[in-house]
Amino acid sequence: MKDVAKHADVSVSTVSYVLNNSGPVGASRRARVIEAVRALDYTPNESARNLKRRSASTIGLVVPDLANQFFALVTEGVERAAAERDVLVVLCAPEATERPISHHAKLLRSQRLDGVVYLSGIGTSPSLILELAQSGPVVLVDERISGFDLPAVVSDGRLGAREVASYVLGKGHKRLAIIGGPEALWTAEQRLAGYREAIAAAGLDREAVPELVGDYRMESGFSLAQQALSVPPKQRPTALLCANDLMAIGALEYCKSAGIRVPEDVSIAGFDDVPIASLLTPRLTTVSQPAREMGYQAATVLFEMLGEENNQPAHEPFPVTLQIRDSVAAPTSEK
Amino acid sequence: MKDVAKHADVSVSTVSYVLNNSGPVGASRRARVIEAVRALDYTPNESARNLKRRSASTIGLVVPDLANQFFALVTEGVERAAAERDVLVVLCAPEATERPISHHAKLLRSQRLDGVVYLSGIGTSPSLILELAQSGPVVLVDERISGFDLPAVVSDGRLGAREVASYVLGKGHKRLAIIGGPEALWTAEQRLAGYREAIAAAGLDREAVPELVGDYRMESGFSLAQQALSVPPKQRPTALLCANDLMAIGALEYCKSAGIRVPEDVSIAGFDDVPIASLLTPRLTTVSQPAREMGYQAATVLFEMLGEENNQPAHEPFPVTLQIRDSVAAPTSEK
DNA sequence: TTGTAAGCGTTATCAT
DNA sequence: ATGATAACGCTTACAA
Repeated sequence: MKDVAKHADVSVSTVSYVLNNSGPVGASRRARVIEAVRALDYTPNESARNLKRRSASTIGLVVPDLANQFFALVTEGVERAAAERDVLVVLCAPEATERPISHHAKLLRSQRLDGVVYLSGIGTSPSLILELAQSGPVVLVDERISGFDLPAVVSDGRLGAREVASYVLGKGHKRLAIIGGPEALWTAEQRLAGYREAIAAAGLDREAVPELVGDYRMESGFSLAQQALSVPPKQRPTALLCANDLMAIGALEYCKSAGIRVPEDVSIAGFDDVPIASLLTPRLTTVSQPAREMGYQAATVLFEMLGEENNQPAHEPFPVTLQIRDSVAAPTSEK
Repeated sequence: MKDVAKHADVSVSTVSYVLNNSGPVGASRRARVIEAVRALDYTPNESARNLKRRSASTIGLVVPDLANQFFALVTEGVERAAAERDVLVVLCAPEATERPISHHAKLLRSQRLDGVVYLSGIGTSPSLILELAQSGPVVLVDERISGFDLPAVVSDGRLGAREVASYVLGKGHKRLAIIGGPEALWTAEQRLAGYREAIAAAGLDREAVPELVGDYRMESGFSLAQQALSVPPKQRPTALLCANDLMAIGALEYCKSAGIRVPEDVSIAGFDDVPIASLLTPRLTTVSQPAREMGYQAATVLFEMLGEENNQPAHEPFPVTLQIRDSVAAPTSEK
């Protein structure tokens, strides 16, 4: 920068002024500066800027599992919002790196990160998240900590769950089983609540619907489906409501391996509408959430927090859409 | 930091010494310093460090499409290698952000990034990549620029392609079609070369095997499969060699939509072994690459470049593994 | 062994 | 409208 100043025969402050439009500069001098910048192929040193401005123009994105396409889509949304503001996004994959959340807290305090978008996904202990939130601005995606009201971007999972469940029930199923998500997770609770509402509305006895607790991973879908379906035929559920697509896929895999036909013998519904849901055989009936938009929104909320000291705008839950496909059919009226 | 020094009643340099083990410090003073650090909950300001050290402890990862699980896995590998060195990984998704590569070049020069791992995937013009490489250390993954010998981490795609093609030919297929990748891409060339070798080895006429050019995306797999199969039955290929899984999936989708049975009517083979390959019906025969390891290795190579000024170690191509599954069978000897 | 002080490249305050 | 100059928080000769 000194070089630029010299080359343009002005002072460094003038250079700074034109670079940031932060001060009045005479036309001729301004021209000389931009000319010098070009001539020397000058690029401002961002480290120095960051030091001065006490901000890194960088946010963190904590994502449990990139191979989960739902997360990948959210990530794209975050990326886009950040790019619009010339902010960098650093990936934090606790799963892959085996780092505790406290590490991210440290990143926040050390100014390497201005804020964090947190995709808990599979469930982190609330206290850890609170620790993180103490260290700097945090926005949760598709998650909420009961009791504390951290900024969060969510979709209307309860409604979505009610809708799929109603749809399934509308097909005439009388014996269902629910393969739910981890107990501590807000989304899991919401979806479970939605299922229950629909079941109650259909006049079914809630006691008659087993509620299994999974962990949102394929394997648990597999083993819980096995568990749910390993009962005498007359009690066997004719439909499985899975709280996310991964578990639904696991359930599907189990059925394949056990020779149980879907949807003829048992219907399966998922949640999330990951890109592969429609590529499976049968195509998975599920509920889609606007993943990219949610990521975009989350980042936007974060930037609002970073910008103004003020508001923490309440955002509506995002709408969800029932995706009716082949994995759900009417129960075959055997016996 | 000044506060810490005061609290411990030492000078700032002493604090710095203990924080970095960069100087000899007496036991008692050292103890006082770490005590003070704890007491004040001090976290070093990384921006200042970066300014001083002229490095950002941050690398960039350019990835065209996160929803592609192969890339997601590579990303996990990169993350892990970086985390081991306390280096941050910033995500650059040109697709999502619509930013030209020159932008990444600027990031390199402005010290926001120390280096870049580049996953071209779908193909970037070589000249742009070279521009990037001029601005700082770059490691390519699964890609190579012909003529220039940039550091790159690759797998033995040619071998893999030969193996899968041999396997298919071994099943007795006489009429094949190749759905290849973008012409400029090194991986696409390699795989094509491998296919050709196997075809020649089987004594088939190369002219008799149509080589279609796709773009590695599902849609092109769909439409090229349509094109390849829309010929009189006696000339119709009985097997499709797809240069990646996404196109294979597209081909599969086309067959489903057209009522063509796989593998009974036509066999399909892919490349990459993305996680969903084994979840499809039929399960996709494909070639797996150690994606996570490749990412890890790429980051490692980059760090070597950053560390020592010296070597640019030649790395062996990673091994590939043929995954035999259901989507390939012997041709039905109709007619 | 420990402290002093000179930068690192910017921005911003203040005279001019 | 412009230019010195003092921070920003840290590292590192160099001096003591």
